[in-house]
Amino acid sequence: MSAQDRPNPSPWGSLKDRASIQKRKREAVLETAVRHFNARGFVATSMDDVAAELNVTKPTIYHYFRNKDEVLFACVRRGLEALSEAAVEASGERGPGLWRLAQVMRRYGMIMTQDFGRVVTRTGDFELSDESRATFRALKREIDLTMRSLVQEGIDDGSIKGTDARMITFTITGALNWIGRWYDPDGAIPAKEVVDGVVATLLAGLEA
Amino acid sequence: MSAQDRPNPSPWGSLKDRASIQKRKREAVLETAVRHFNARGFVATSMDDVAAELNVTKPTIYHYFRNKDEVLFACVRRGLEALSEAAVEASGERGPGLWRLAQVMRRYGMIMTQDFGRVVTRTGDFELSDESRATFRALKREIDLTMRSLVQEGIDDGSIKGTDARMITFTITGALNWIGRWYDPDGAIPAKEVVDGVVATLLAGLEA
DNA sequence: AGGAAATATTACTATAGAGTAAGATTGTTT
DNA sequence: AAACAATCTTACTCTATAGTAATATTTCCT
Repeated sequence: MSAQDRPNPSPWGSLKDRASIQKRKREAVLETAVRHFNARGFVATSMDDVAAELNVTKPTIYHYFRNKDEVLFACVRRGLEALSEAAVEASGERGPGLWRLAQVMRRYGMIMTQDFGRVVTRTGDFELSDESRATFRALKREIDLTMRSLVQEGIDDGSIKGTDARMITFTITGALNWIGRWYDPDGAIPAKEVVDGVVATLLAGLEA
Repeated sequence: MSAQDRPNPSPWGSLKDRASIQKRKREAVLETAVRHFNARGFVATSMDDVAAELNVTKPTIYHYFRNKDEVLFACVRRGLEALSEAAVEASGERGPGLWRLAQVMRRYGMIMTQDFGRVVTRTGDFELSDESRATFRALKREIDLTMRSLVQEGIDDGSIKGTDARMITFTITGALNWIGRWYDPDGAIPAKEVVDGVVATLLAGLEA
């Protein structure tokens, strides 16, 4: 337990503590909610369910979130941000396109085996409100375009074979996204094994 | 217009006609429903919506279907049956494993660009009732196993490179299933182009 | 201690939409 | 024509649950 985790007896720190406690509670809601969404689906999960597991009542959750859509969107956004980070970081590195793409694929795939990654592909955009859906799609598109330009760079520098960067990207993201649909975190196969297997299969077709 | 399509004035045929009219109406419900499910999602589609488009009232639909779940499941089953047919047929043909697998992939992909194929991947299993979901999963698993053994045969006869038939199959079905999520039938790219692109990318990594 | 701010609860409203009961309408058979 | 079966409508019930109003409790600060 670090100093940050202990309640601060000094009045100076108290304000900050309260804020961090609030953050942790929001966090706890998201972590509980995302597991329910993944296990039973968004519609079948009631706010009462989530509240009950947190040992509070429903209005408490509404103290931290405007509505159910905001909870789902916060979950989805977190997943998308992780994916985006993976894509953007590896894009900025040095090395042949294929190598950088492989980095992204592995990180992307691993995220898809985790709660906030899974929720991105397990709940369709339909469950979101109109505005959330618009933002969701914009974020997804951004990730897709980052990956597509990475593929294009690989084609240009000769490390990736093929011509149609768009179709190659759809194939890759499709196979990776689908992991979130079928992978069972409580199952027998370790996440790394799954991701390595899928990535290896995809890479086999990309090596020039 | 063939003789079968014309209303039969003979009393002998009338019973059969009535049955076929009933079938056509059931059909019409499914075709309308599946489009709504794909466009707005299962939950956001009300039975009133579907009925309205067919120029009837809700109870009329309940004359043909027990409940909403039965409508969705009928749609999904139709998609799964098409996929299963594609997989089983090509498995029975002659030729190297890779060649037969390529046949399946192309047919599978095309189905994914059509209404009843899309609904399979666009609506999760969560929307289904417990029993329907069980059947749904069983059917899906069957298709998956058919494809996996096809991959295995290809590995065995040396036409497919790689070792882990299970991961290879998940990669393939993942990329193909995802077509149902992003492909827009009203968009600019023709279905065939999409499918050929994805299949070509996948095949590139499979050729021994 | 006493007041203010934040956090939580109890008890409720409001609504959408699945599904149904009862009966009207249409068509078919004899 | 009369009985019958199938089809469809009007008018409803019923339930689940998102979201809220009012109020109580806890925590913090001076």
